[in-house]
Amino acid sequence: MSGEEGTLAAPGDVGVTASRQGDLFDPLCPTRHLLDRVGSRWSVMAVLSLAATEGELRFTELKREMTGVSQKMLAQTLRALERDGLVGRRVEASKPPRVYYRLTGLGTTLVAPLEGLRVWAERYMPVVQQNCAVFDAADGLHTR
Amino acid sequence: MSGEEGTLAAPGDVGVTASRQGDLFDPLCPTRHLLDRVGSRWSVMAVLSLAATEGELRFTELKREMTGVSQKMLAQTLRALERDGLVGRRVEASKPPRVYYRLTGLGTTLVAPLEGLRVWAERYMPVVQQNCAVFDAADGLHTR
DNA sequence: CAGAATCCTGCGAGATACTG
DNA sequence: CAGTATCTCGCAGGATTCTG
Repeated sequence: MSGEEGTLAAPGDVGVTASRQGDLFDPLCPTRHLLDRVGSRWSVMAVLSLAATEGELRFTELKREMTGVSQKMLAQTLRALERDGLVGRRVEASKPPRVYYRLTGLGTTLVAPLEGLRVWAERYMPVVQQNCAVFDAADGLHTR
Repeated sequence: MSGEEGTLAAPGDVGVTASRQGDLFDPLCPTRHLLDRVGSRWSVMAVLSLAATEGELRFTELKREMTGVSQKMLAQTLRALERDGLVGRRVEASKPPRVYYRLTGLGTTLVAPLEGLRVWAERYMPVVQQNCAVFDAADGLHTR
C-alpha cells in the first residue's frame, strides 16, 4: 500500500517504538503504520468483507464485493494485508487456478475496532453531512 | 482533506445515504466518508491531540503537538474537521489574534472508536512489523 | 482466473511568500 | 499569530495489456 522501501524493520528493532502518544509523525510509530492501512479505504473494505463472510473468498468474489476497486488495487491491497499477516492466502493449483483469502487470527482481532468505526459512522455521519451542508452554505458566499 | 469539489451535497441530498452495510464502495455511503477522514493521518492526530488536552488548544500549540505537520495541512485539516462539526473554533480578537480549537460533543464521541484503533495498534503492530520482516525476507529473493 | 507489468494522470502535500 | 495564496513535485491509483 505504502511503505515498501528499505526503512524496513530488522527483526531486532521491532520494539523500539516508544509509547509517546503523539509520535504518529514518527515513521517508526506503530500507530502511524496502522493508519497507513486503515487510511486505505480498500484495506478496511477487504478486512470487513472477509469478516462478514465466515470463511474464505476468492479473488474475483472479493472484487465483486468491493465494488469500485481495480484489480490492481485489490491485488496490491491483498498483498499488503498478507504481508502484515492480517489475511492468509491459499492457492489451489487447478487448471483455472483458484486463490482463496481469509482473515488470520490476527486479522480477526482487528475487526472489532474497525466495526467500532463503522458503527460510529452509521450513527453519526448523517449529522456530519448535515453539518457540512450548513457550513458550506454559510461559507461559500463571502470568500471567507 | 479530500472532497471539496463539485460533488458536494446540496442541502437537499443529505439524507440519501441508505443503510446497506457493505456499501463502502458507494460514494454516498457515510462510512466511506468517514474513512476519508480517518484515512488522513492528520485528522486522527488532531482529534487525539485535542482529546488528550482537556480543553482548548491554539493553532501553534496544535502544530507543536502534531510534529511534522505543515501549517498548510494543519489549517486544511482543522477546517475540514470544523466543517464536519467535530471541532469547534473560537477566535479571540486581540492584537496578536488567538484562535482556540476544541472538540465538540460530536467530536468527543469519535474519540472512543479512535482510541480503540490506537490500542489495537500498540498491542499488535509489533507483531505486524515482525510479519512484514519475515514476509520480505522470504519474498524479496525469488522475484516472487 | 489471478495476477504482473507498463504507461499516464490528478491531486495530495511540502516549501515559500504574502496579509490582517 | 493565524492563516491564505501559488507553484511544484511525487506517487497513489486507474486503464490497458500480457502471462501461467
